[in-house]
Amino acid sequence: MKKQIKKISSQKQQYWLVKSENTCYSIDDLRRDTVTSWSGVRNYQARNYMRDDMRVGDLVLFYHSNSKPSGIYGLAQVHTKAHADESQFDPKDEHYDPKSSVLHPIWSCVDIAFVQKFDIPITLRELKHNPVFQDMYIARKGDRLSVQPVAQKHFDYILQLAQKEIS
DNA sequence: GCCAACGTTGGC
DNA sequence: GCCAACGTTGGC
Repeated sequence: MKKQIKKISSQKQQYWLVKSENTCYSIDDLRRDTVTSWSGVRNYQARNYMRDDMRVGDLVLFYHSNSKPSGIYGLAQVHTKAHADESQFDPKDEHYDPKSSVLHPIWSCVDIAFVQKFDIPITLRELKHNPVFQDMYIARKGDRLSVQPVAQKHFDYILQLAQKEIS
């Protein structure tokens, strides 16, 4: 069942893409959990996007990397503004950061909510093949950023493709 | 499993 | 501040 997308009328809609290895955390995991903290990101640029630019209500493409096939598997939505990533404080966590402290946290994350899983993923191969996506980060060589902004034209086109594949 | 591309670290 | 060494990401 498709969930209601929150409407925040006073602000301009923004779009993002987040990556996850499906063996680590997949769109199905998000559907099961409904909401999750996007913790464990240890890249400053990705952190800055979450901490400084993401707003509640922004829409998020959910990308599976290192997957068969790699591609966009569904849609999520920013559910909270950024807060401290709890995993940085836990010595037993694989994302523990000894340089960080509760008083001076280094890493931030937002919570994201499940919206929809696409019936058929939009593969990286497809994105690279279509000239519409030529200047989209994810379709470019050497892109390693796990949280990245998405232009409205790309977002709209991707949703169109997803709808087409559903019908 | 390979390796290109990239980010981070630390010596100087 | 430079840059070599190293670690990680992620396509293939």
